Amino acid sequence: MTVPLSRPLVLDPAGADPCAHCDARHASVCNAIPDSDMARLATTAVVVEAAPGTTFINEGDAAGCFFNITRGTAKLFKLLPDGRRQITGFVGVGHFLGLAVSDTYAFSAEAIDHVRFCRFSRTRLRALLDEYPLMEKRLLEVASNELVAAQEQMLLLGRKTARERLASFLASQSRLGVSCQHPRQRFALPMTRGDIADYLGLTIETVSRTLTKLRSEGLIEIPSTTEVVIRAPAALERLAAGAA
Amino acid sequence: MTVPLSRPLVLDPAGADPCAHCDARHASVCNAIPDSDMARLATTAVVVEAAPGTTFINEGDAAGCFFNITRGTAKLFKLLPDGRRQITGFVGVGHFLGLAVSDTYAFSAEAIDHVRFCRFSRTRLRALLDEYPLMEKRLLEVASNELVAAQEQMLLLGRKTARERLASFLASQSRLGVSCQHPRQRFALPMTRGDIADYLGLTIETVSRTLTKLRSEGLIEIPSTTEVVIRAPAALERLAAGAA
DNA sequence: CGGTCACTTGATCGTCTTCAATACCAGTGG
DNA sequence: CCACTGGTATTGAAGACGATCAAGTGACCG
Repeated sequence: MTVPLSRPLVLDPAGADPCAHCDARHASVCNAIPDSDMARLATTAVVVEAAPGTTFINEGDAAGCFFNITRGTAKLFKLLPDGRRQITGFVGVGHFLGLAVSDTYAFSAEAIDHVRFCRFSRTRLRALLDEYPLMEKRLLEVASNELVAAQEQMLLLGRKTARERLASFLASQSRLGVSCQHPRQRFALPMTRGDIADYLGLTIETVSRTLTKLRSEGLIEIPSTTEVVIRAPAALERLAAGAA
Repeated sequence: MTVPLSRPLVLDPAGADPCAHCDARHASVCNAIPDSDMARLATTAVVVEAAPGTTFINEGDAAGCFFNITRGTAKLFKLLPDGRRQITGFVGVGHFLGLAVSDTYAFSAEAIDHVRFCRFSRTRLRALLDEYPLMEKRLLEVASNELVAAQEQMLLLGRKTARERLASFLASQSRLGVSCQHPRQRFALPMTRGDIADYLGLTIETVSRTLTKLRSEGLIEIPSTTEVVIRAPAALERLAAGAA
C-alpha cells in the first residue's frame, strides 16, 4: 500500500476575514474565540489545499504545526517498516489535528478527497490558547472525546469479528457529522475498500466479502461502491454491539 | 471472564495535609497546584482504597467522579455483552482517570493489586480547573499523550502478529514508571496472562505459548510467572517495531 | 478501445482460537 | 505432613476465521 507524497498547495486567503465565514467554525475549536477577534484569528492561520492522495502530515516529522480541517475528509495512519498500515481515524470538517505533546507527529495524514485546512504554527497556537482559556477547554473536550473513540476502536480491533467490525463501521458512518442525532439511512463512503480494511484491521478481500454477505442478508444495500443504504438499522446496531 | 463487584473502601485521610505528602504528586496533574494550596486540594479529594479484584469504575455508570491513582496498578477495560473483554490500558501511580465528556464512564476499572486513589467530584474538579489553568494545561498534555498511546495500541491490535504484540508489550513494560529513560532488564508483571491476553487482543493460550517461544529463543527469561528478564533488548525492540 | 485501478469472487493456506488435558502453586484443613 | 481445592499457567490436538494467492469483472479515462 504505497503512500503518495506530492506537496500540498498553499492558498492566498480568499476574501477578507476568512475565519469569520469559515464553514468549519461551528464544528471546530475556533468557536471558542469571540466574533470580534475573528480577523486576528485569520492572521495566525494559513489556508492550505490538499489534492486527493496528498500526504500533508508525515509520522516522525518535526511537529511544527497544528491543523484544522475545513473541507473534505482525510485519513490518519501509522505504518510498520514493511508497509503494514493501520488507519487510526477518518477526520472531517472541524477536526483538529496535531495534538502531540512530543516534538514529532505520531501519525501521518493523507487527503482522501479535496481537503482544505487551516495551519497554525505551534507557537502561535500556544499564544492563542493562553489568550483564550475557553479554547483550551474545548481542546480538552475534543481530546477526551477522541480518547473515548480510541478505546471503542481498541475494543473493535481486539475483540470483534469481521462481521461486527463492518457493522460497527457502517453504523458509526451513518451517525457522522450533521446526522449525529438522526442517523442517515443512505450515505457516501469517500474512502476505498483498502482504507476501510486498514481501519478495521482486516484485508480488502474480507471487507468486500463481508459487505457482500451483509447485502445478501438484506441488512444493507450497495447502490455503488461508494454508497451504502442501511436497510435494517436495528439489526446492524445489534451486530455492531456484539450481541451474542 | 467474570468481573468481581465488591465495594471499594473509603479511608479517613490519614494525617494532616495528605496531598502535600502524596507519593503520586510528582507524577500527577496535581503538581500544577502550588504547595501553598495543597491543604485546599486535600479537602476536595477523598482517599479510597481498593482491594485486588475490586471494580471501582463501571462502564455505563453515571460519571460523577474523577480519580487519581496514588498506589498500585489497575486495569481499564470494556466488555461486549457476551463477555469478551478488551483491556484498554494498565494504569499506575499518578494516572488520572475519568476524562469522559459524556455523562457516563466509557470504561470500567478494576484493581490488580492493592490500589489507592483520590476521588474528586466532577463539579469540584471543574472549579479546581477554573482556578488553576495550569492544571487544565497539564490535563490536556496527559490526554494528548494517552491519545498517542492509544493510536500505537490500535496499530498493535490491527496489524501486529502475536509475536510482535508480546514483544511490544514487554518492551513497553520495561520502560514503565521511573525507568522511562533506562529500561529495566528485569521487572514484575502484576497482571495475569488473561489480562495480558485481553490487552493484546489474544487468548491466554497464545500469550503463554508465545512467551514460551520467546524464552526458548533466548530473548527473555521467565523466573516466575509474574517476573520477566529481557535478555536481548535490541532484538525485542526490533520485533516490537515489526521489522521485516 | 486499451489500460489502469478498484472491487469482487474463488480456492487454498496459516495463524491464532478452541477444546481438552495436565502441571503448578498457594492456601486449608485433616 | 500431606491430601484436597481452586485458581492460574502450560502444553497438545483439532478447528475456524480471516489471510493469501489468483483470476475475473467492471468503471473510468486517456
